[in-house]
This record gives sequence, C-alpha cells and structure tokens, in this order.
Amino acid sequence: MLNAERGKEPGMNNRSKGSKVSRISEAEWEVLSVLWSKAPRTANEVVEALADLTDWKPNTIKTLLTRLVKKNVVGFREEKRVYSYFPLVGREECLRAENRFFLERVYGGALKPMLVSFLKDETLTAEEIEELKRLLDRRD
Amino acid sequence: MLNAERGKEPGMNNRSKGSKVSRISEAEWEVLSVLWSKAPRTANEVVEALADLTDWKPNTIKTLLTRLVKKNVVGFREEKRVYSYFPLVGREECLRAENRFFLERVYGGALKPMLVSFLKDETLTAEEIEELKRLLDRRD
DNA sequence: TGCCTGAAACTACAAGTGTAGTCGGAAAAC
DNA sequence: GTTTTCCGACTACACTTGTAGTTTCAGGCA
Repeated sequence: MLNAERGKEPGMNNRSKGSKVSRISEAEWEVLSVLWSKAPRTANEVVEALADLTDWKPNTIKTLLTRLVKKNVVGFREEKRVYSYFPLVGREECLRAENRFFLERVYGGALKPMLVSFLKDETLTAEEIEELKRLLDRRD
Repeated sequence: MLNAERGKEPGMNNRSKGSKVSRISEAEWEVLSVLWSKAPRTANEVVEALADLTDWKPNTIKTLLTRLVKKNVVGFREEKRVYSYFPLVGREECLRAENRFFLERVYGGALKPMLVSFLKDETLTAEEIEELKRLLDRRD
C-alpha cells in the first residue's frame, strides 16, 4: 500500500487546467470502469471482468492498469505477491470532467444545442421523458 | 465487444465501426469547424479565422488541413495555384457520430443517465429549460 | 533571364495509445 | 533443492496527434 501522490505535473495536458486529473484514454477508461463497478480487484479479476467486453490479451490489460497507476487515478495494494487495484478518483468526478470536455470540444461549451442534438437523435421511453421533465422542473 | 479489429482500413481506428468516416482529432475538429461555418476557404483564410481562437502557426494549420484531406473529410479545389478547402462531411453527421461515440464510451450507451448528469452539472437559463421541455413534449 | 516569394509538399520529432511480448524472481509443486 | 508456474516489471513497436521546420517549384518582378 503506497503510491498515490495527487497533484503532480508531468503527464498532465493543457486541457486539465484546474483539474488535477490526467486525461484517461479510451482503453484506460474501460479498465477504470470495471474498477468503479467493483474494487479492489486483482489484475486477473479485471482481466476476467473484461473478457466479455473486449478481446484484449491479459498483458494489454495489465499495461493499462500500470498506466492508470502511473497517472495516479488507480492505486494498488500488494498482498501475498499479488496486487489489488482500486480507483483513486471518483466516477462522478471523472464523468463531470468528460462531460465538460466533450461539451467544450464538440459544442463549444453550449449546453442546450448539445442536449437538443441528443434529444433529436436518440430514443427515450415515455417514463424517461417524464423523469427528465421533472428534473428540468426542479431546476428553476 | 468493444474493440475487435473489424476490418479496419489503415488510417481508420477502432471507433469507426461500420462508418466510413475516420476519427477526427481535437485539433482537426477545430479546423473543420471553421470550414463548416464558411467554405470554401483557402488555407490562409482558415489560418486567419483561427488566429483569434488558437496560437497555432500557419504550418500547423496546413498540416491539419492536409490530414483532414487524407482522411477524406475535407476536399479542395486548386485555382490559380492556391487551394480552396471545403468539408466533405456534414456537421450534423459528425455531431451524431461524436454524440454516439461519447454516449457509448462514457455512459455505456445509456442516454438518460447522461442527460441527468449534464443537467445536474451545467447551468441553463429559464428559457432554455422551457425550450427543452417543449422538445421533450414533442417526442411522444 | 534570373531572382524572390509564397504555396504546397515533404520531413521531423516527442508524447501518448493500442496492443502486446519477454524477463526475472518469488512461490508452489515435486 | 530443483523445476515449474505466475506475477509484476520492463521492453517493443507502429500509429496518431500536436506542433512545426525545410524543400521545392511555379509565377511575378526587376
């Protein structure tokens, strides 16, 4: 049990101004997701969890875990010569960061056009629509 | 299955499942955006349009234009030894692709949680909220 | 006619990513 | 106590991306 010095500089890109979190790549996100859903997990448990979703070789997944550790978004504990990994950053926090980044990059930060765009393209059930309207109401 | 090699052509990455459109990088997106806002434009006109938004050197922007051409998302016409560039793909189409990709990657394709997440984090004016509710109504 | 200029083409290069393979050493099995 | 087996550590390598610099060549200018 060690590691996890938040607030480092190298490996942090321009976009993360203010935020302390390095960018997480697509493949890394996938790995991190399984840790969010349940942690701690050993590397092999992560591999197993991803077996249905990807066809990555175990080494690939271990590399990704290592990179996540290096980015300080995942920590680990050694027990009996085997590592157990766990997230160091909350899912909510990361979602927010991804949200903002996407919104900025694709819609120049304009929320409503983005929402409109999604509402036009994707499908929702009647209940979901009701729930969203309720959510919008509560925001006034 | 997230990532299988699904017949990927060179210069086309995993995300372009099925679609023929290559991934557009962040910087490329910026360039493409100015072409969406007005086209055709010469390289220098694009450079000028981006001068306020970025501090990229002209060569950088020309490289990005060239890459967009190579990815078949931008075309050009030569007139009097100068190229005029224009988009070959519609903004709407690209937005849809980005939307879907983001939704899939970050929210596993679940639209409502994504919307909820945005609504929780970001701010909207009263009118925007009204407009969104109207949009939700029209969707039944 | 030869030179300068400006545009496109070509080259560069480090960091990050996807995607593993190989090495070295401890622990388990004989 | 050797051998085998795992596991993490280290190495690999091509492709993409950000971010330009350098070369070349046609056309205009002197």
